[in-house]
Amino acid sequence: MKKAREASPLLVICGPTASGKTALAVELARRFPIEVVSADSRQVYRGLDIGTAKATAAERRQAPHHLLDLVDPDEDFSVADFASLAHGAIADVLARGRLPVLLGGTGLYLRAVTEGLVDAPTGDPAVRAELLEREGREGPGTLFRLLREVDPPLAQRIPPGDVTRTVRALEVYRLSGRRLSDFQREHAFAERPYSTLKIGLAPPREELYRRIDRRVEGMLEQGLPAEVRGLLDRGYDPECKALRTIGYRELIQHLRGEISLAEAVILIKRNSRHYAKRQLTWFRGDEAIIWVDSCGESAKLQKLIELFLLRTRSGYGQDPF
RNA sequence: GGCCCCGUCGCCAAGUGGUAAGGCAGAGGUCUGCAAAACCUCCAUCACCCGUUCAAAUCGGGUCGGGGCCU
Repeated sequence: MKKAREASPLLVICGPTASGKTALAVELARRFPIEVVSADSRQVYRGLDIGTAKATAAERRQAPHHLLDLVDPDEDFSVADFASLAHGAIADVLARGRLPVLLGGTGLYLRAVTEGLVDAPTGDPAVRAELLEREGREGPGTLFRLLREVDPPLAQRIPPGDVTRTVRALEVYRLSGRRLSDFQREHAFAERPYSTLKIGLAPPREELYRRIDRRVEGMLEQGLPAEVRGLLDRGYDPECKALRTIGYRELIQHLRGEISLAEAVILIKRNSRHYAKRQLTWFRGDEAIIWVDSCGESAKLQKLIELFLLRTRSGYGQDPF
């Protein structure tokens, strides 16, 4: 049983924002019986459609998508939630005799599914708030100093200014009595639940940036400002995580009258470029990724996927491919 | 033709004799439960030439470039 699960095939497609992932999925769906399991930390929010470039209804008809619209914008959602839902979705797709394609740009989400996650306690908003309050009260650096006492190995690996990670480490310690660095050492992303073929989509930088600009213009034409206004009208806190998404936070600034629409657009484009760059940095570190420029290389991809299917099928005769 | 002002990294910009702040853009990177987040690193000898000086982006002269005013 365990063995079969380990060998279950999973096609992974990653790439920076606007690199053409959805288009590629649709293209592949014409040749293979695939279903997409989205790995996107913003497309999980209901109501954030235009700004997160969710696959359209037409696209979803051609290639079924899972794990979109999971929670409301003000609900908590974490990598761990995502990973467990993803495993379920992947199992369902396999049970239907189809090939699951984990598709997305959120590096951590992808990794959590393909390599697992430490089994440290879930984040606790109350603990976080308390820690941050202390940092505010006793001054910057307080928490990091604490971390140096509690978990020296981790304190060595993260910069003193990284409050987010410092808080998480202290939170884990408080909740479990164990160091996060110990959890991590034991885990070391060593799980391999699937047999994967990883494809990375990366157009040349210049072209990618052009595509980003064009996509942002497109979002505006499709009515992103109205979508944002609608979310605010429904009472969502402009500070909530979902609304701090690129495209939303800038437009919120504009709606508040802090910046002009033109300025907002410039900011959205710029922040998207920065984001794309970070994604690229993340993916570059994964040696297993086979890189392609665009959908134009779908012939090459097709070959790769065929080989992949043959290989995984022969591993144990159960798969229906 | 005359007089005056200006010329610091792709952009904005500090620095007026002591050996080039900062911001933005750009590039590289980190990443184990907020990840479209958070964080880190890199990135100029000051238009050019001559001179004064122990020392010049800072002073003097000239050249080039930009702007203003006058005739």
